[in-house]
Amino acid sequence: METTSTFQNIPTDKQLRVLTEARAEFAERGFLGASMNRLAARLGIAKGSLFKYFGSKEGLFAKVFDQAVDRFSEGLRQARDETAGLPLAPRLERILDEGTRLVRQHPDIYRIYLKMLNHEDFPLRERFLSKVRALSTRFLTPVVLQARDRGELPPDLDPDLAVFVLDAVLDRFVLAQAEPWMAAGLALSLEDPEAARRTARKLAALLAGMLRANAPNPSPPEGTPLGIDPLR
Amino acid sequence: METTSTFQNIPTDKQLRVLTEARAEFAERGFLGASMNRLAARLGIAKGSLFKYFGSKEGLFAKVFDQAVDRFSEGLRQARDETAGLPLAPRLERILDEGTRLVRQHPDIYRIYLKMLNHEDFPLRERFLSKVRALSTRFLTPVVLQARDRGELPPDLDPDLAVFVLDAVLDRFVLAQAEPWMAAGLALSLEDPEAARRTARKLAALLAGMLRANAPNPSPPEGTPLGIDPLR
Amino acid sequence: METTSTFQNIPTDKQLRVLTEARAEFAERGFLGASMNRLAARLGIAKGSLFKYFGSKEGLFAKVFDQAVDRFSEGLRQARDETAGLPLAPRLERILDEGTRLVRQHPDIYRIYLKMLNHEDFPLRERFLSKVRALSTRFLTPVVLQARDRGELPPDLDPDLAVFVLDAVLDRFVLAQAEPWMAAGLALSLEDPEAARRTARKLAALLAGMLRANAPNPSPPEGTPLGIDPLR
Amino acid sequence: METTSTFQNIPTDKQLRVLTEARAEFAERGFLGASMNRLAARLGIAKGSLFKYFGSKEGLFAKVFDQAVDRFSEGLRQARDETAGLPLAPRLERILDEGTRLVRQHPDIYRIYLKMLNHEDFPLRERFLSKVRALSTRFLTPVVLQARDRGELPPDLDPDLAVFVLDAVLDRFVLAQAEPWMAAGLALSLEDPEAARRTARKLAALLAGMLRANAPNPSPPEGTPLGIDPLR
DNA sequence: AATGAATGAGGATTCATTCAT
DNA sequence: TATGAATGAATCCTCATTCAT
Repeated sequence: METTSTFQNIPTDKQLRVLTEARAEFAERGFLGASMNRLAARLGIAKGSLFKYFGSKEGLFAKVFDQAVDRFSEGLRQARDETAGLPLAPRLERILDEGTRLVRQHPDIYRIYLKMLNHEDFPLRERFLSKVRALSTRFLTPVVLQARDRGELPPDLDPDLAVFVLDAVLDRFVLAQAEPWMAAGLALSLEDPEAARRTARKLAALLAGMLRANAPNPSPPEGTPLGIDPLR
Repeated sequence: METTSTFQNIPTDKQLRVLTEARAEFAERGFLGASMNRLAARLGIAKGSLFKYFGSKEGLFAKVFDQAVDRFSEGLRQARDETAGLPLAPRLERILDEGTRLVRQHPDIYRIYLKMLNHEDFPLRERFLSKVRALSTRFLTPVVLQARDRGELPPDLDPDLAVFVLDAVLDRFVLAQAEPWMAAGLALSLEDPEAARRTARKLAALLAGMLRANAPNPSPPEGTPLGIDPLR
Repeated sequence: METTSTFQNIPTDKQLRVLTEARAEFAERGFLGASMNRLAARLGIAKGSLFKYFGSKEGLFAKVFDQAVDRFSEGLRQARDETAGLPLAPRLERILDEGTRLVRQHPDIYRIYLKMLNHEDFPLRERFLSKVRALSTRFLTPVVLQARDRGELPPDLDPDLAVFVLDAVLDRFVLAQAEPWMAAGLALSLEDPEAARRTARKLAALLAGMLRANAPNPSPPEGTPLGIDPLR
Repeated sequence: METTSTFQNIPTDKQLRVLTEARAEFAERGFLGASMNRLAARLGIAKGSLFKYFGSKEGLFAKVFDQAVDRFSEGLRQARDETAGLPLAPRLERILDEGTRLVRQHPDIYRIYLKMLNHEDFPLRERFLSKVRALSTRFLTPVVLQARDRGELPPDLDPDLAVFVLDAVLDRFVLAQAEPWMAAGLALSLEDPEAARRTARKLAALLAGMLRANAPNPSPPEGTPLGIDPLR
């Protein structure tokens, strides 16, 4: 199931080609739809070699998926760290932009990530999902905590709740660019990066405002006139 | 592609069994992974009958999927309409609760939706997904507009943006119950309905607050002194 | 295998519809390609009825084929008998024209006749082929014999040989109109009846001349200049 | 559709066996009737291998058919070229004899041709049949033209008409040996080669005479007095 | 180490036919 | 008599995987 040393020993550029082509095959067809036969033909190498390298279809997918998660988490972590000192809104905006950039630069990787999410009968699922979870939780939690510590957010805000919301919206924002039918009425398309940036800006402001406004008492008195909203 | 009259003519309880078992097969394996052979065996009927009933694997899936969408949309629409007069927060809470109820009552249906969402390049993907999206958008848009008209939300709030965020969070909230690894740090599990209800309450308040707090100018001047923030 | 009395008892126009549609199905798809399921659907009657009427697919085909042969032989026999007193060339021309007319009027029938010819593993083959053979041999032999008796053809002409050649060319002439790729360089198309008639005229003259010229000594001395051909 | 290199790489005798057995399967059952499953069983190899070799049933058929056409056209071309200097009658006789020889030597090939001719609406029908027709036309046209140029035939003879007749009779002559019920009253059977040769001799003389006798004016005046016909 | 021929289970689908209603 | 639901064998074809070379 694991990548064998045989694969490590072949020339680096061939390794790269194999993984790139495999990623494309999985991205285009999904795990079940992908075919080792077709992949071997794409690559012009022997079918046997693929099994020598990765043991099985699953083994190959594992390798491809690991790489995909690594590449995405790296980009996002960098965006987070570069904005460590900024207020929440610009940070979120930068993170959304980075999501845009990643999905544009590595569309195959993102599609594989998506396919993986709900692939229930996959043997290595546990391992993969823990990776994904860690990515999203460990990545956003510091952003929220730092904002709270800096006084930008109410101290009684539940950080888990905030991370949950941010994660959901961030995920959907990226997804909506890869899958236009997800964009609902928003201007989000791979063809118009500028529109995506404007939407990211508005979204970041909205999210930051939401968290800042979060009140400890869940449901405020009805009819409170907006003008004298105590939160403003 | 369409359900034939043959299927309409068989006993209702047999119709039910066929659709239930088919839903389970698709939920467990996804579209590509599902097998008409296996399904026929599960049902103890001839393979040919399935094709008589539904024409093709796609035809069967279409039937199952349409039913699923109907069942979910019905529940959500009801939740929305029953709360037509209430303020935003309790409405959202009720909608989140309804999502919880639906995913618990029809886990297979939700699993099929998930499979479709990210998973496979099956033939009718586009048609089905746009159906789901339209459902969700048409469903949430009135909620936002009514809240705005009632003065609960700022008049310059972009409704599409608000719907986008609500949809993303609602989706994730339901997903997190079907897939506990998605819950991040939140208390959300199919085993503890009470916890889910508490989380729904907090989440609804957070979202309502977000929309209320939304400012017309997307990104406020960076230097906004936090000092005069009443929340401090 | 035989048409049952059940079929004889249904309304005549329904009988007609069933046989017409069946003929079309067999003509379009061939025996193996034809589908009883599809035919029943075309007719809008129950599958079971077809089997009640004809016992089996083969039984239905037998019925259709018998009808086809009857209709063709009837037309040709009539053409022959109407021209009983004429010289050979006009008789052949009239027969060729009748072939043209038949294949234009009943294209399905002709296509079925063709399909039947080489359908080796058909159980009723013997019976069918004897019908076809009888048709062609019994039909043309009198034409040749009468021409010989009337002194139009050399008395030592082998009638079987003459019938063989006439049958081959007549068959091909009709076939070439049903299947244009068979026409080689000749002007023969279903769209242009006049061209077919001209070709028939030339062909009839050629054939009549051939038979008239037939010499008892098979291979004439080489180089014999045509001008002093002893046969003229 | 094309034969893959996989097939080229297996031992020659296995290649031969596969093609021979495939030819027999198609000859016995026709294109639709032939079964890849049955063929694999006949050969004692895996089903998958056949598809590796030829891609599809059509691909296999194309290979078998191309081989068949090649083998037949080669023999006929040789017969034609060997008799380039001879008068028409002996040339035709030699060609008829070669037809006899080919159908005896490769009965399966001829049976496949027959199946294709009239039988089925299989996918590549048009392509294959036009190939066969072109072969036959291109093959006979030079024979006719050379005879005309050598003064053996009237210069105003329509070559297309002559080729049409020759082709029809040649075809039927060969067919009559493969399918005795087609022989009408002629002595033509696979069991008695000598009888076939005698018939070929008579037929060749008849055909040569036909062409020689062909008059420029298609239909001679009906009243032509038979009394001065030297043949009487 | 790499190859690629061989495998045979399994895929979706169509079919002629039967028989209870 | 007519129906049409049920059957399950057979169709072509693809697949991941193995293993002798």
